[in-house]
Amino acid sequence: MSKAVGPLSRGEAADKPPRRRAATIRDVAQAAAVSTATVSKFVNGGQRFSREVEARITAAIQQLGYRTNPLARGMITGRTGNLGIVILDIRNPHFTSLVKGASRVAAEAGMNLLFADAAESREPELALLQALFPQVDGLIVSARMPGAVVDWLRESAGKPVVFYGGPAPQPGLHSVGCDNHASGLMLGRHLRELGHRRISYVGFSAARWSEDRWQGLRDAFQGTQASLRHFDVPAPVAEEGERIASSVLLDAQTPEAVVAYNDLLALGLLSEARALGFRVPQQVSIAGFDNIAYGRYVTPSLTSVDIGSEATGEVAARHLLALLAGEPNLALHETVATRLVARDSTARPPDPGKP
Amino acid sequence: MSKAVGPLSRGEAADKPPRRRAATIRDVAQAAAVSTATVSKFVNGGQRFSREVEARITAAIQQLGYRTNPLARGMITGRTGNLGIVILDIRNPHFTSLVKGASRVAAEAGMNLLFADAAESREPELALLQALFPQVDGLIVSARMPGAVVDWLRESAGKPVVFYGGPAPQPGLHSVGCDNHASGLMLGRHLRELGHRRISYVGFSAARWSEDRWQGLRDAFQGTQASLRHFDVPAPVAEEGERIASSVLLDAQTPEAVVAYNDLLALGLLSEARALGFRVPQQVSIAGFDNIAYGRYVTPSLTSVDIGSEATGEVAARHLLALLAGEPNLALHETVATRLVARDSTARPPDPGKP
DNA sequence: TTGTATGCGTTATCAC
DNA sequence: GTGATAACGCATACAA
Repeated sequence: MSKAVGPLSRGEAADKPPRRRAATIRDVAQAAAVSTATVSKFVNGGQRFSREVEARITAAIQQLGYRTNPLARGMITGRTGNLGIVILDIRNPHFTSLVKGASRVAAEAGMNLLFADAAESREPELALLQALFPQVDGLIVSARMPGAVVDWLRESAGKPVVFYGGPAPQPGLHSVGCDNHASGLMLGRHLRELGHRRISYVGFSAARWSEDRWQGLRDAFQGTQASLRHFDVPAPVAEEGERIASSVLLDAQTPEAVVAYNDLLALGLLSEARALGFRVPQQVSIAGFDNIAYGRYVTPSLTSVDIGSEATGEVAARHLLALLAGEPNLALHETVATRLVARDSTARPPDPGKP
Repeated sequence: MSKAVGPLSRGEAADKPPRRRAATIRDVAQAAAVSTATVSKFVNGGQRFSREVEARITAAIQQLGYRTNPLARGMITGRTGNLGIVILDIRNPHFTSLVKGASRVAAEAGMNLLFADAAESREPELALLQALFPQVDGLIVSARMPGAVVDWLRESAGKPVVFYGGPAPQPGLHSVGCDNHASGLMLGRHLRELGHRRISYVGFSAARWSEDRWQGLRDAFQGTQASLRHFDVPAPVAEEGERIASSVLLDAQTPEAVVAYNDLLALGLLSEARALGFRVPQQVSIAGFDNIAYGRYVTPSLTSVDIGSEATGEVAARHLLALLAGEPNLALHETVATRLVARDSTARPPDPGKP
């Protein structure tokens, strides 16, 4: 009836701030001449109403610009409408894609994404998580989290968690990731078919599945005379690739091919290899994992295994939503497809050797 | 006293789920034999207590593992403890850095970051924002948002908003960004000093400040015989750079230097230029803006203007925090420093021309 | 189909 | 210093 939008209490006549406070369910109820319970049921759907009531409520909501307050709703339902995701390093395009995938699924489901970057942090991971926790309905976190964090997570029960990257850090937990052994095998076979015999792997042992990739790589050369060597870096970033390049390339065993735990390392290795005067791929082949977008734009373009970063984020989010919905038969682990992307940084070795 | 951690009500004896619900402020109050009001004041600091009460409360909180429920608090205080950030394309390293900067500041301030990627979306931007809105205390959004979104934002008053990227879309709004004209000027002078005369700019007119960079570029060549041409792409991504490369390079006026609105475009241009047989930088120089990390790893390495992406995120978040704190004398616009990063993709043109 | 009453966990106001 | 108590905005038994 009245044109005024806000409630009439609270000194409506005051002339200072004409700023109306947001309309509440009570305002709608009053305007529509029904009870708040009715409005609530209407808003949350799942029930039928008389045409008249429906029309009045719709009009009132429309007119008042009413939007339910998620905090108040959350207090009752225990749901926040948010999904949490904690990333190890947003600078890494692999994680960026992961976030993108999760973000899309969350948005489609009408949920928000609470984001945390564990970057650089030593211990604060737990603090980060604890801050996120009460504000989300479920979490997507790296399977590479410290044990203490995982313990806390499973004890602060009630909220589902999906781990990404590799198998869950402890049995009985949900996870999404690719088959890392198979990925390593895939890349190893590619190199083997090219005729490589001396392979060096630059791993990142802080990620458990670096070992799986390494094993896959070795298995690809089983029964051959190939010699494989293992290096390790403290962080899976381009700078470390650059730093370790000389050790790898000027090693006692000059490698015909260098495989890196991920593309960032590979990018650094590639760059430094060329700076050191190595011709890639003529003298040495270089490859990585993740298939980040920039692999296409370096010279030579980077051979990589696409481990479905964005799909991982999508599947993880979907899995989490299913968990939230109480889906009954949910596999503990979902595997994302991988695919070899052979580009120019891998080729036949200089001296093919004899079969 | 008792070892049991949870509250005793609610069928503690039931044997199904030993899962205790989270301790509330009432549990703490009871355990410490004080009122909830006292606990609340204690938790929120700012008042003195008797040694004994303090000890009892501390012990109770510790023992019960009490953490205040941000939703319940939010209902009263109107604050959520979250900052919202909406990004145009998380795939772009520029935005990634921005998020990183904002994320760090938010974490330091004990706040969470609610993240939304407007990627690809046509209109849903408004919907995204509306979903985020009630869950945050303030927002960091692109100055490139559609007018309707900006209007909505300023009408749904009460929550501070900081725009990033360039000047605020409407007067009176807060913003953080670099001086785009100066950045263009900086890069232009670099090219001028190298002796370039024929420049092509690949702009992205959907971003208002693409024009500023272009103007800066032109101003750098004021009073010279240089000829500048302007192209435009529908999206600031590498693929568009590749797509438009032939038009730019095989134009009636063969450019000595190509400047792109951002590094992604530059990367695409660089890659395609070489594919077309152009030698960079011998035949044509290429440069961009943003100084994304991958510029270092392409060949030749990319000259760019560092526009302080991460700093922008930091400053924006800090500015928002200040707004939230009701800081009195806050400038409407904060400028982030820029810096030319000259690398190998720019060099003297093939035929220097005479002064 | 609709309404009544209660409580979610917290902070703020005002007493004591 | 400390305590009662009334909100905050909403959803949900249960009653009608």
